[in-house]
Amino acid sequence: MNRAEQIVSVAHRLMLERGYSAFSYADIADVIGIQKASIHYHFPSKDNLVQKVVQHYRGGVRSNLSQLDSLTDDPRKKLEHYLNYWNACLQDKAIDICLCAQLASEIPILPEEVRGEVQAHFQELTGWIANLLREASEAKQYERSGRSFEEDAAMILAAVHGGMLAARTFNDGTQFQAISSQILDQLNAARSGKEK
Amino acid sequence: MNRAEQIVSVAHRLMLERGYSAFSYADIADVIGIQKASIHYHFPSKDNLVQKVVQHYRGGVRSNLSQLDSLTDDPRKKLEHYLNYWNACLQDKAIDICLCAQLASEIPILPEEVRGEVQAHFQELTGWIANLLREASEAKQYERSGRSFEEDAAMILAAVHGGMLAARTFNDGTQFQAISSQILDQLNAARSGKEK
DNA sequence: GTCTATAGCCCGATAGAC
DNA sequence: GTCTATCGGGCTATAGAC
Repeated sequence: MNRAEQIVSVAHRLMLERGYSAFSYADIADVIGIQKASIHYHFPSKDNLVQKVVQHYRGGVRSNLSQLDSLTDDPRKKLEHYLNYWNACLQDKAIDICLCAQLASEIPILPEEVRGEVQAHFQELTGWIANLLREASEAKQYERSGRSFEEDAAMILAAVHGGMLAARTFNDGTQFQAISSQILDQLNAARSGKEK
Repeated sequence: MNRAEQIVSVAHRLMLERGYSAFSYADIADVIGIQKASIHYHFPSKDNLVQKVVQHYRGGVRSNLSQLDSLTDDPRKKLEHYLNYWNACLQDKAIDICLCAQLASEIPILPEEVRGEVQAHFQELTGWIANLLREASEAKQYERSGRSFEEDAAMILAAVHGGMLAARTFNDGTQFQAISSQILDQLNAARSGKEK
């Protein structure tokens, strides 16, 4: 991992803990053991750094989701893996939530490029879940509500984000676990065992 | 409204917009048209001020909820009123969310007294919703899941908080509306029209 | 109660040596 | 690439006049 990647990684962690406005170049420098000015060499401005951090995060999520799509055809299993990923993150110290959920609470003061990334992430994730619900509906694993798949997906994503906040508020990952199991229960198990 | 109340009110608004760490005494002073030092006379420290703001907010919520409890016996109507309150807040500029939901994202850096207030608020609200579900269950307006009322209530609260975040992220109150109507649909209408 | 003035600290960012 | 040094500014908070 080169210096730039290291900075992005530390910045990500600090942003989760303190938010966009309350983490500083000095914080990063202290963790890595370099000077503030060295960070400016790699990332000229804070806005620039934060944008890169979010883009890096989104890239990771995207690759995880597509890996997950290729892992199984069972929509319920996909959702389960997705939720279990966050369950694992929130297990120990319940601080490792979705970076975009974290940044969303600072939306009004985010630099515009970052705001756009957060919005795009939410839309992308909602789309992935909506697609999953569509598959589940076709496989008779999910009974359609009177609403669009997108609206049902938005509800699930809201519960996930609210659950993350709750888990972190009480520093207790089981709060997210309770919510994720309720979400999962909305999908029935597949009838045949033909998933990989 | 005296000066102290005015300061609390402005601080509340600024905290919703910028969060705990990114709003300042100078911001408040500019809005009201006084000097920073004058605020320190009323609230010696920022921690003190923020605590008072959250306590004032919680008092308002508590009185609203008890007023709501006395308004009707229909649990579904209670939930509807609660959700409509926030729908109205998020209608225009979708910035006016729950203060504690906002502060929750900064939990790790909040002064300890404030963190306690946020936690207590979540518990109080979960309890109110759980009680509402219990009433609905007794009135056959709500089919019990395999879980406790508290767990179901936590799920609802998570969806509410996540919905607020989503609405603010896209500056679009209808995102919250879609979620609140899904929440409300979990309760059936009362059979007789005996609510006040 | 509100003011001016200021202490002491942290911030993002830049210049220039090495 | 990383350093030292520094600029200009914002922050919380306090002292003391009015």
